[in-house]
Amino acid sequence: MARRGEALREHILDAAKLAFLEDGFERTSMDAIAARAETSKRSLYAHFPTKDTLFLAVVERIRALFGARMRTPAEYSAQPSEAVVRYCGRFVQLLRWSSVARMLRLGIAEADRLPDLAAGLYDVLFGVTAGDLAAHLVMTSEFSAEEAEVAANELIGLVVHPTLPRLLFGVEPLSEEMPEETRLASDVDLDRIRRLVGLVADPATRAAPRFRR
Amino acid sequence: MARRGEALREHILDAAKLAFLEDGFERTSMDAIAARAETSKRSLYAHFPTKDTLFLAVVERIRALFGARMRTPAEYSAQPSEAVVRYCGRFVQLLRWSSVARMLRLGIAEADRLPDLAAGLYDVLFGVTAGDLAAHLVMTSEFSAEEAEVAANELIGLVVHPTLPRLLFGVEPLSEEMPEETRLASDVDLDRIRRLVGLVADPATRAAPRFRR
DNA sequence: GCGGAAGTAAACTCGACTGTACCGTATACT
DNA sequence: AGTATACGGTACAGTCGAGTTTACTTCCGC
Repeated sequence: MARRGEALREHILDAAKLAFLEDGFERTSMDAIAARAETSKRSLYAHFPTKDTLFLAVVERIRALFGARMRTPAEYSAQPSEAVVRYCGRFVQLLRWSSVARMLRLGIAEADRLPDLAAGLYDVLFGVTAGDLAAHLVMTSEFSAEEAEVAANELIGLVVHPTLPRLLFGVEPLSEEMPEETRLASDVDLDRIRRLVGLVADPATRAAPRFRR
Repeated sequence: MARRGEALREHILDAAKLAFLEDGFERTSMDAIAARAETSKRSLYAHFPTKDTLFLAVVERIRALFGARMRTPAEYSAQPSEAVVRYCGRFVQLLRWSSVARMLRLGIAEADRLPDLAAGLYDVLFGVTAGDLAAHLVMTSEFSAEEAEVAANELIGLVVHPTLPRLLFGVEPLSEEMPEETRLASDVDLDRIRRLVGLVADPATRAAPRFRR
């Protein structure tokens, strides 16, 4: 017997994550998960009372991982505008990561049956990201809270399109490698994002960004 | 016996559409579709050899309906810039329509298993829309083909966010009513879209849109 | 080194699903 | 009217999956 207790539980979660992300909820059987985890179905049900429970635990795990990998804008650069740029770049990088993109597909697929799960995914991705971005804008620019909220959402919309739909519909390939803690990928087009930041930075005058520094 | 031949086939497609959109592909049984269509499973298989075939036919039907409802920018106004605004407004209105939003969920859910279906959905929604918009910009403004392509995608990104994710994740309620042929809904915020058009209309100078008329 | 907790392995229940077969019947065409 | 065809209803074959049960084995604290 290789694993016991918490170690086994984590191992099951790892195997279930791979299985669910690969085949979806309905098409993944508990037998398949047990085989993948090299354990018995009995142990699955010892740790997770139902298939739904296990699924929720898997999604919660990826969700937490996304949150941990995302950080806040200020952690990406001491210069406020560049922090915004890199924060957005990080965001699209994480969206491309197959674990995240496939989790989004799963959440969308089960949005009717598990509304809380889907709403939670939306929140940690777009709600928290837009909120953190808006808070950073309020702190470092002359935007009011309302302007910052609008600008943050407009910027995110600009940055993720058309990448997000392309990822969801499988038109654009997913990135299999797991991003490092705070490393930005080389394939993120920061110059494009700098231009987009310029677009939304000041909707009133459409001048250059009015960052304080 | 109420229906025969083509009439029955259409009736089956209607029932299957409701069933699939409501419960998803996996959770909808052929028995349920037969009951909903008030016909027999025998007739289902007489018209559609497999469940997949029926599903593809249903999605193709909604896809065609979307294309027919979307039209081209020039049909929305004689004034070029206002045509862009109303075209974008129409786009988000159709996205909110439950038949379309739920079809998107289905396509995303089956993106791995039926890549051609998902890619087809992406194309008719975002590919064709961006293409038509870019073509209209080229015809009516001073944008080059490349600038128009970029501007069209940026505008679509601005317009659909955060509505599209909210619809997909069930955070925002779907609209049950079927949009008229070319009527714009009253709940589409055209003033917001006018502002967004201003944002992307001229990335070089960020001046007001340089439409010819 | 012993006893209970935790794990493995396999068969098993029960229900649901796809797709097929059969038969009686209604419809369309001539 | 008569016949081929299409439809409805039901039963069935074959498969598969969630969750349970039983019998056996290994780990770990004491």
